Amino acid sequence: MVLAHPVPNPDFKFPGTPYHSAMPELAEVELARRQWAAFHGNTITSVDVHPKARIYRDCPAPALRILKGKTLLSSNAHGKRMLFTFGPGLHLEVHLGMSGKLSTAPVDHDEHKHDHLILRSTNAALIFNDYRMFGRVMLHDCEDPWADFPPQPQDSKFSLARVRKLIERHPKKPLKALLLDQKACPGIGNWMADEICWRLGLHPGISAAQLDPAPLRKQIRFVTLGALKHVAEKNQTASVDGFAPGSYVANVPPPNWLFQHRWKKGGTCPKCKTDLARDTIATRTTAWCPTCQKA
DNA sequence: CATCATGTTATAAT
DNA sequence: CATTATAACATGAT
Repeated sequence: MVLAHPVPNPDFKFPGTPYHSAMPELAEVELARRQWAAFHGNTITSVDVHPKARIYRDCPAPALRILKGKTLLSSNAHGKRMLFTFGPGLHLEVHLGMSGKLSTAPVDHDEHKHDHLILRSTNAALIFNDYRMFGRVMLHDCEDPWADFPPQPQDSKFSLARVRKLIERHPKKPLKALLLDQKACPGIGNWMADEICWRLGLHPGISAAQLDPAPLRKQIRFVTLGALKHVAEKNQTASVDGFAPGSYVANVPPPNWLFQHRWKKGGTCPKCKTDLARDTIATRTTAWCPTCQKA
């Protein structure tokens, strides 16, 4: 296993909380993972927890003190989950919920409001902050707690056969609900689901039975891979104030994505400029173009 | 004051 | 069994 440099280079600047208002779907989760991953190879020297915080509902907070003295070896993401590995049978899983954020700061970082977990290590404080506390943390002591997880939508293993199977298994499910189903499409959330429907030219409420698997798979892959590229890629130009070259800085998809228009008051379709429609579909606020997306 | 928020889960209803 | 609807969770922005 190759570790990242455990000691930051002299130019390293802590990116603080490099988010705008991005709530976490798979790309924002990957960006969050990379904040802590910059400190692979660091050894935890203290574990500060707020035991009453709801993020510990799956795992009593004091249990996390087992991480003291352990080295953060590697990390992974699957869907909206992250896994930080401290040994073959010791992993910390983190889910950001609606408002969770991971960040890093100098080791002497003063606790901010809603910092529920701070892992202080050799060169940095690793911070989990979550004001709504829909997020969660838990410990795993098995070798691979994610062994049985399905393929992620951005993986090549998310095959046409799998997409066809999903459609067959959920024929009456609305398209939007199928995309939001974390067992079917782990990591896709509200904004990517709308983006995929828009690129398919289909109304989010149509039933899965009406879907053509090939274009569905194509757009799922385009949007998830594109989101990772636009949102989670390393910023090489350091054009953002206070950020060192090579740090991971939050970005957004380009203006020809629905993303940039769906929440704006008076937002219009980037293709045809029709006013976007909004309604609740599959329990979530959904934006679509009434001209480009057919029922 | 009321409404809404890019997530998940438990429960009940269909 | 599969699916849908609803409430609940907690805090902040508008």
